[in-house]
Amino acid sequence: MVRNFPEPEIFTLNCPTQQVLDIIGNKWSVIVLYCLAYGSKRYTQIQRRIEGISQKVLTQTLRNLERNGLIERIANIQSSTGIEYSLTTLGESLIEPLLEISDWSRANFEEVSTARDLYDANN
Amino acid sequence: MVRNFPEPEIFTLNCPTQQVLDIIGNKWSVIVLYCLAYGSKRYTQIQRRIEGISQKVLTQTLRNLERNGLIERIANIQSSTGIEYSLTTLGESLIEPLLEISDWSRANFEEVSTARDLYDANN
DNA sequence: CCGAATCCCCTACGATACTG
DNA sequence: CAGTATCGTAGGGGATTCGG
Repeated sequence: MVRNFPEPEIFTLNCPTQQVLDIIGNKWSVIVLYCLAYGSKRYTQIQRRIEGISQKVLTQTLRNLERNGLIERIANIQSSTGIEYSLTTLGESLIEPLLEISDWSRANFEEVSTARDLYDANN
Repeated sequence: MVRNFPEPEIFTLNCPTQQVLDIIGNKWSVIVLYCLAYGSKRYTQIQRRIEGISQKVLTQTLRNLERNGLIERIANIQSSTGIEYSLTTLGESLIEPLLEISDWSRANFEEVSTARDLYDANN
């Protein structure tokens, strides 16, 4: 029991929390958001930065984040090749909560890892 | 640009953050953790509480959370039907960060929703 | 440089039925 | 009560190829 929950609606289908989890609850969305939190970037910069992401999935992920208002796709007018992705104000406001998850992950990864090893050894 | 990142390792494959995201980045894990944050519960209590989850997926989700040390499965000795699930200390420490996501979701859901509607209308 | 278009695989998820 | 077993589908994800 951690604190009082103001929202029992959290267990109802398609409540705000579940919808947001659907947006960021895939393999790459959070990583892409982190990546853009350093500042706006071009497509290939993102791809080079994130190890292991394929072109198709990067495009899908960017579109989905753009669709939900978390990032912006800005075509630079002077240069023909100038397409930049950046966080919106909305997306930026989500970074802080997400960093809490990342902080927790680095702090508690050892414990998770040993729990997993122990479980796998016994089952 | 939100704050300085102490961890560029976040973009490397299977770093702590990505591994944790793999654990909780599915449809029901976070909801189940929320559910147990209210206190320990039996299997059917959880199932009744969470709208739309199937037996199979609930079992899978519980096993996975148990495997990674976030919840505990306790078989009560006196009663044959007494199996309780509860957060471990580790799992409890993850609730607070997760609640930040939930808070954000409720606070910013309107904006996400309208962004999505606007995008869908234009594409 | 920034993708779009295919093809294909695998797994998550769901529905249903059955069990100690 | 607390699951297992089985089947079927949708879509997430990857490799490759092509286009503006």
